[in-house]
Amino acid sequence: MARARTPRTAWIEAGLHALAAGGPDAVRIEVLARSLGVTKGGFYGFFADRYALLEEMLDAWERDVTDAIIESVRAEGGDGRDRLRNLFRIAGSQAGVTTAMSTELAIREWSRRDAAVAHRLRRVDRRRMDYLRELFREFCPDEDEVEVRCTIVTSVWMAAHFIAFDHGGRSHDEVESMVLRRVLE
Amino acid sequence: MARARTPRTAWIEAGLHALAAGGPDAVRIEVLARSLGVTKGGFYGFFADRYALLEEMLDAWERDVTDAIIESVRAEGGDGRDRLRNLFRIAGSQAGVTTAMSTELAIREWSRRDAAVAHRLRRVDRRRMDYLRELFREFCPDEDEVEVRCTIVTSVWMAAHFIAFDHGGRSHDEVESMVLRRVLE
DNA sequence: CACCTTCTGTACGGCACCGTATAGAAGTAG
DNA sequence: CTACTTCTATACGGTGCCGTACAGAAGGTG
Repeated sequence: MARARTPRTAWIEAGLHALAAGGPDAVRIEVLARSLGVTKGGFYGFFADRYALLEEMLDAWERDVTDAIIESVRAEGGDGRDRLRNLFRIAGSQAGVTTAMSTELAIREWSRRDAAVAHRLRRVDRRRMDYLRELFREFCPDEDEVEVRCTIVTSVWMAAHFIAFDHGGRSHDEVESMVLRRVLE
Repeated sequence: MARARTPRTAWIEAGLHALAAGGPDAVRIEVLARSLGVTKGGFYGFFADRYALLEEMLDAWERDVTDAIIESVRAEGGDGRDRLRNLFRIAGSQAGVTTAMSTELAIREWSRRDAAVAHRLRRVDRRRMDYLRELFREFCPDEDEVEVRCTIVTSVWMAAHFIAFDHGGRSHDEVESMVLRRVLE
């Protein structure tokens, strides 16, 4: 039984990479093959067609982003405020030039044009907001206040990747931590 | 002198429409031609190639979004808080299913992959933030506070179009107005 | 009306990618 | 080593779009 030289997962990984770099339209099988140093020969042994690959890419991504972060925050322990700080730190570190973030932004944009993708994304967002609410509730008794704070931190975090903020003298990190300080009061 | 049956502006408009619906990769000349009920015959009389069209689409968009809103807010008058409220109302009304918003989101995503587009967008963002700061300063003396509020409202407004917020019992509009009420204090 | 300009339809060659078919390389098991 | 499975390279026909070329329709102008 000859092991796959270019296994299923390699195609998915390459696909997510291409997605992050150029959106769903950039996920071309012959291009992925070239980037993997092979031809598309083996591809159709794993996947029925291009759409099957896209589907599995999304499966893989969804698994990764819903469980990974929440688990690693849970692992570090601490009370609500501590875990929120850890969450922002972890989410913030991803925020750099990471492929993870690029992938997510590409998927968000994609979801505006594809109902199935939108559906997955809604699931991911709900999962994250639920977790965030759980943490804010630990020290914030008013439900409206919890909702406002969840919305603010989620929005500011997200928007940082879509808006080229120019805060004059300040860095965006500075402004962001002023915002966070306020919602952790 | 026969007037253009499908003038320059029609191609640009169709292009922006396609961009909003499917991203820059969806701006295909033959497809635009079909949607305009003509063939691409006339296109190359106006534009050197596909990239020339993309460039002019961005020119048109940039002019529209930087001046239009600011001008219409200025026209309604009022003090800082009034004009902010008007601004949010106008920006909010665009936020529906309008093509304007879709176009903007598509351009934002595009800018992540194209330096020239990113440059334009930075200009637009700076322009908007500057105007926002100007309004907040009218009733908010602390510069840090101005910056935090600008960042929050810009982020919450932007993020609403990328995140499928599910606030449990509340609508997103409700939560958004709670946020706004807070920053207008 | 005839003229001239401006735009449009059509046809062409070229390119990139899709999905299929198939023969053969490469690894594994006996 | 042989047989077997699994993957890969190659070749093919098909599709959609690009940009060019050119003849001719459409509509003002004199």
